Amino acid sequence: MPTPLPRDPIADARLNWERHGWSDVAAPMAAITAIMRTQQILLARIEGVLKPFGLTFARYELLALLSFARGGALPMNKASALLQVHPTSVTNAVDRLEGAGLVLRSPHPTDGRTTLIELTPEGRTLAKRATAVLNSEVFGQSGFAAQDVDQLIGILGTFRRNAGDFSG
Amino acid sequence: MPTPLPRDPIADARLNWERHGWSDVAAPMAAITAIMRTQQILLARIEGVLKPFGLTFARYELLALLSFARGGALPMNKASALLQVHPTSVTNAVDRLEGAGLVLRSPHPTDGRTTLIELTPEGRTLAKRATAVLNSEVFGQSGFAAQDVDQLIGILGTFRRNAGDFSG
DNA sequence: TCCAAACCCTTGGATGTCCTAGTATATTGC
DNA sequence: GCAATATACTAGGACATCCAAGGGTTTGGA
Repeated sequence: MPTPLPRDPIADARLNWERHGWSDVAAPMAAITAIMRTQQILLARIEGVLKPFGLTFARYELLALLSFARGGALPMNKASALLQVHPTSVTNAVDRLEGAGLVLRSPHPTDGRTTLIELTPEGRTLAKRATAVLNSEVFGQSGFAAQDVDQLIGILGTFRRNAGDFSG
Repeated sequence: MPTPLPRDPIADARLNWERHGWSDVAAPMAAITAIMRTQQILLARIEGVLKPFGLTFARYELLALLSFARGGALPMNKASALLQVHPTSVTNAVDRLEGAGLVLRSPHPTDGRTTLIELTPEGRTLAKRATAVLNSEVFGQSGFAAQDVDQLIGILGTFRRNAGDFSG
């Protein structure tokens, strides 16, 4: 990692906002920018852990989702909805996972439009191993205090509900 | 936007983690996944606002950074460090902004290795206009309660400092 | 019954990010 | 002064994401 900056660039941006008369939105700007940067840091950690497995985060998420599905299979559109990514992103991920022998496509028994993604035994094993390392190397050392974790889950959960992610 | 899911997929993932005996890391897993998803939602809102200006978030960030710099110019490496992105990402952004006439490259007066990025008058004007809309459409309607904004800034600020982003 | 609308997936194109490697310029050490 | 090292930027490649468009399948109303 590069040398830390002497000053927090997001705090500086907030000061710049205030200096330009945008004090009313300076704080949310800083919070949103911090979310962007935090996501970048976390994604880099996750991808670093997954790289030895030949996985990216997008592919891992799909494998993990399938491993929790009954029968280890899901329709493409269902996966797209649950992962909340564009259908073409799922197509892309399945192409690569299929090439690696971790999943396979099979036709839906009753709906000819639908394609099922099915976990292979290799895919299931790899998902398990990758999850174990992610748990110990990333989630188990997140750098968030326990009460901060709860705060984040609450704040971001409310935000996601209001954004229309889910209604429950 | 698609129909909201009946259940929160991240809460479900957390339950799956707990069912598989990973209760000790289920909460941080949920928090990290929520940050990923929140970033995705916010980025989509920002890019939607910037699209009419012909800007992406990456290009806007660079324009905004330059607009706060003295003289409206910065070395490429400085911009890379402050935006905390890879130098090649800055090269990419500058290529496109230069093509749009919003910035221009000029040689550093004393260091022949360094290239300065300079804001053009058009770039400065566009940055101002885009910021005004971002402020009113995104930052001013973030969907976060005021006290949650403060919580986020604190929690994520600590995280970023511990991650080595800055030392101040 | 039959056709239009809705739905599902894939292809192709644009963008952004990172990594590796390569070129050019500065700085440091002998 | 010159060679070795460090720094700055760019080129090319791999991935992921989205959007727009296209072709196949189902469904539902006329």
